Amino acid sequence: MNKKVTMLELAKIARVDISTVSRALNNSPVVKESTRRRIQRIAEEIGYAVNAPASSLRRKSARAIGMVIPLDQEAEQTMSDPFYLEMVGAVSQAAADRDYDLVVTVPRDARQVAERRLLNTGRADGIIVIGQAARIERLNELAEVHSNFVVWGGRIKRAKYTTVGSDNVKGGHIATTHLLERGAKRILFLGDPELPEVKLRYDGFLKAQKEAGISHDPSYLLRMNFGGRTTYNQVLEFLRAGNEIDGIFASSDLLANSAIHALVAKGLSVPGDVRVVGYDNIGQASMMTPPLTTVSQNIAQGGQMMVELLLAKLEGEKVNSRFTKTELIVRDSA
Amino acid sequence: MNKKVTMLELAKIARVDISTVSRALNNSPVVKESTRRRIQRIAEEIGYAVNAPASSLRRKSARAIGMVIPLDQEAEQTMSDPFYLEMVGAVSQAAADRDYDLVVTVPRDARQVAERRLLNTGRADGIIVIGQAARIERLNELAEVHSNFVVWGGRIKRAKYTTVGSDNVKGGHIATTHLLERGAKRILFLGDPELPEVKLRYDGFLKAQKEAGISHDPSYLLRMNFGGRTTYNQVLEFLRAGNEIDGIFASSDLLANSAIHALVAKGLSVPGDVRVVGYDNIGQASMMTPPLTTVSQNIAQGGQMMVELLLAKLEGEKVNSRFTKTELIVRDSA
DNA sequence: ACATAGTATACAATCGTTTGCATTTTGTGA
DNA sequence: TCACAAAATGCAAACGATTGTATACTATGT
Repeated sequence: MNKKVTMLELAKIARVDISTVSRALNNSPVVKESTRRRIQRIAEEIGYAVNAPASSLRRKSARAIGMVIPLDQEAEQTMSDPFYLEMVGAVSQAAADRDYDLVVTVPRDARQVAERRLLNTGRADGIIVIGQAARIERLNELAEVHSNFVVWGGRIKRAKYTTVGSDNVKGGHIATTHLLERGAKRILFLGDPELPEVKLRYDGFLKAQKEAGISHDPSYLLRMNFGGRTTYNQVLEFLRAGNEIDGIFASSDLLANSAIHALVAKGLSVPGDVRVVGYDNIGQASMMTPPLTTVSQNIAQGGQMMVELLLAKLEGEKVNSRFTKTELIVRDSA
Repeated sequence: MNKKVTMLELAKIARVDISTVSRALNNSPVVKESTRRRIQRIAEEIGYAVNAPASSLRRKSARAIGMVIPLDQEAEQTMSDPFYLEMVGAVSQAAADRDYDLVVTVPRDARQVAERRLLNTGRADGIIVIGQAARIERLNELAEVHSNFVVWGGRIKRAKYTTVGSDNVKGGHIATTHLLERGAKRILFLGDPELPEVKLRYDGFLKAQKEAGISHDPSYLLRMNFGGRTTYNQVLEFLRAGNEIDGIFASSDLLANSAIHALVAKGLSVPGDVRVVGYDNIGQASMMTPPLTTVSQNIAQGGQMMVELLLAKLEGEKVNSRFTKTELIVRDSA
């Protein structure tokens, strides 16, 4: 069933040396145009495909990039955030465009040898890590040994590696400004500032209010992570406790969605009584009820950037961390 | 920065032949217990990791399985279905448990050489394809040449390959029965029966009603794919046209969610006025408002099954298609 | 002390490409 | 027609592991 054609056989058929075949298939300029075409045609006919492991071994490059998606403890919940899948899609495409394969790893426990393993075994030439969360120190350690990796996340001063992510401070700022401009005065912040990215968004949130001369009541912060029922209940409880709000800035669309449900359940209208802004611009955002105003991280662009930067690093270039286009997507909810 | 340790160096340090090192690291029973431990300790110390391409070349096995996630035209929308990511997670874990890496490909256009490429280049030993949709014929062609792949999806008679998926007919049946038992009489079906899986669910839907002696009005079927605004509008329009319903069976949770929003917008209560059942049991389902009653496909189990079956095939075993546990998860919405 | 059966290790070939260098072929000008 | 440069192809040595077979050790019984 599974017959293997080798380059040698192809060479025999084409009546040339195997080395010529290799060069022809790799579009080396030294082989005559006509020979190359002939060889490629034959390859096509007999369904030959270069053996990846052999090629990788000789080239010392797997032509593959690794992608590590840490989902830590709350795995099950985080998992359902569409953000991750969109990222996988974006990176996969960007890699494919450059003829690289993508090796995906979802480390089960935090043992966290994943990155090292991928690199040390030569299975991947470089890797992309999604999210830094509480792993900054570990990533810093990794950076001491390997430079060929790029991390998705907010730019933290003490991080010694290359990151790509939205400009979180700006994101928090434009979201908040948007709410303020529409008259919001008592804005609730949803999210856990323990997470680096959320912290930065919170900073932007505070900054915008300060600029507007509004003093933020620190109790208007609900610490939460994943959205869903818990968030729903927390928000509802907050409202029932008699707290008055006219705006919500949620650090993720999932949180925003749950919050909106809570508002509606309390009999408040969105955006009539309370304006809401989320973060991420996940596919679903435009289709919520009402459509969600949110800060776009431009995941597609982020995926591409990461692949670009990573490949540049592999070529030995020095590269800097970058921000993706961070903009407010205005919809009906605010 | 990037120093490469080879097995030969490790052998020198341990003062044994490279072949002994190889056997020791592979836990071959012929090397003396003490030697093995010594070698493994040294390997650990100097941070040695077996070179994957070299190993793959010699073994003629990449110890990697490919995963193809076709997102066809509507890519952007499908992408946001958490179902896919959960599947990636499940498969990744199952593969990792068996020491296999996972190479993920999201083919951009439907050119669809992805499966062949992965197999022919030897980058993956076998592959897992998510969803068959309109690709049944192509997969059948592939099956003529390669047997080592497994497909996630409904069991179609004319498919010549191994599939794993929920028992879609049963799923549609139990969902519908549940609605009927709670008094629903006029049930709306949401989904596109052009898709094999949806067709099967629809079959189960019809069967349950027939058994209950209810004749189904074929106009109570809204053909749609991805949920979101479009679904919302379609359902709303359907209601405004004066159609009376007391139940909805949506062929995916995303559709169910949008439908619920439409019901609420129309002033109907869920599950008071209309009971709703979805399909997939995505992570979000339990956190919707109200929590969604849905048919669980048990994705984790599915991922494991696919990996198991695939590896069995690689060993030359004959394997049969299987169903994952298909059960109704009852929540507040119905 | 010696033959013998295990047991443990070493030798060497091999997996399928790529690539530096040597060699052949082709084309050009006199 | 010949010399010579340039263009095209061939040769052979890697890349880093695995594994069948040969060899060297150990221990045992006599």
